[in-house]
Amino acid sequence: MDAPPRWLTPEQQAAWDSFIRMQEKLIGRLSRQVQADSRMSPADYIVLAKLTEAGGRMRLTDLAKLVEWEKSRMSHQVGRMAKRGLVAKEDCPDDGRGAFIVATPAGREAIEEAAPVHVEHVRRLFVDALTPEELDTLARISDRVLAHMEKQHY
Amino acid sequence: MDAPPRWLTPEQQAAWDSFIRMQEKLIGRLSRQVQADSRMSPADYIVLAKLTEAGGRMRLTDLAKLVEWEKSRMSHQVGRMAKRGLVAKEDCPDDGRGAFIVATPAGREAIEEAAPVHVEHVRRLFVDALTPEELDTLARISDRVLAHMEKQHY
DNA sequence: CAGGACTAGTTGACGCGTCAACCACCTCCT
DNA sequence: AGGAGGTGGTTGACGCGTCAACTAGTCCTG
Repeated sequence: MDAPPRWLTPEQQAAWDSFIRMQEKLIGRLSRQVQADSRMSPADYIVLAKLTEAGGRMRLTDLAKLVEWEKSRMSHQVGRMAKRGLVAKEDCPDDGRGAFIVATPAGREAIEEAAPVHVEHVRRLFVDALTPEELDTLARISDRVLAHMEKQHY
Repeated sequence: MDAPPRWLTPEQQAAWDSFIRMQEKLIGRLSRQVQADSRMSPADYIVLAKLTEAGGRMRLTDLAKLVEWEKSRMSHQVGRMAKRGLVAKEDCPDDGRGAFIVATPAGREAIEEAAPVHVEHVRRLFVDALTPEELDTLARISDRVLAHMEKQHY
């Protein structure tokens, strides 16, 4: 151990910096603007979107798997959303532990109102910045990084 | 108003999804692994890195500008770091409101220990996934998105 | 059918980020 | 000098994410 620390080359460093800066600014702006325009956080948005897309009624764990979140995170999120009336929890008759998460009418309304706003922001901040080729290239690169990470168990 | 919601094309949607998934997984893993290996959060890391890089003593606002954070965020962060002994606050003689943020010896030690760990994770999760050309392409794309966002005031 | 292993979901503590309100001090203008 | 307005920094409330510990119900196996 105590191997020589292998620093990044200037090009690698610069690429990492650019990526991080971009990603932070992009996500930050998108979050704030969606929140400001629709009274929904990005977390609310994705949960409600996936939930309604799947019929509006799902077990918590399934929902968590669908959006690739830990169940604890989903539980907290659903708790907050329930408090705001976007979803409701129902007991599961088949499994005494289980909980169904159900999109309320208010929740359905909220997502339908938020979706176009969300798309518009994504377009304006991100899609419009790039040519179709660049967009495609970025997708391929993203998939490569994803695949590379998925090979690592930890 | 009530313009037709212009949805994304399937390619655009797919590109956005890939990017989002990648970015979330990457940042998530990096945060957790850096935190686990070095007892420092990414926020601690960047603040301490920039601070020591600049001599280890800086006004809060300048530090905030350096890392492109709001002063409130920096104030909270510095408060937490001070509680853990990584930095200290000193009054500024020239300006009664001012505060100097100073890296403590413990802080310097922490960053020196964390830096190689951090680099190693960045390399393993990200740099190693891509060829130098891809890395370069990604950097260019990131810069384009950044530049595009910077043209928008809001 | 008893017990252990496993799974569903919750909870609490903590760090982090944002927003808005808020002092305290400084500057500048008259 | 005095007051308006700007700046440096803090604070508190809230939403979010993680981790670890926990409850309670289910399943499996002897």
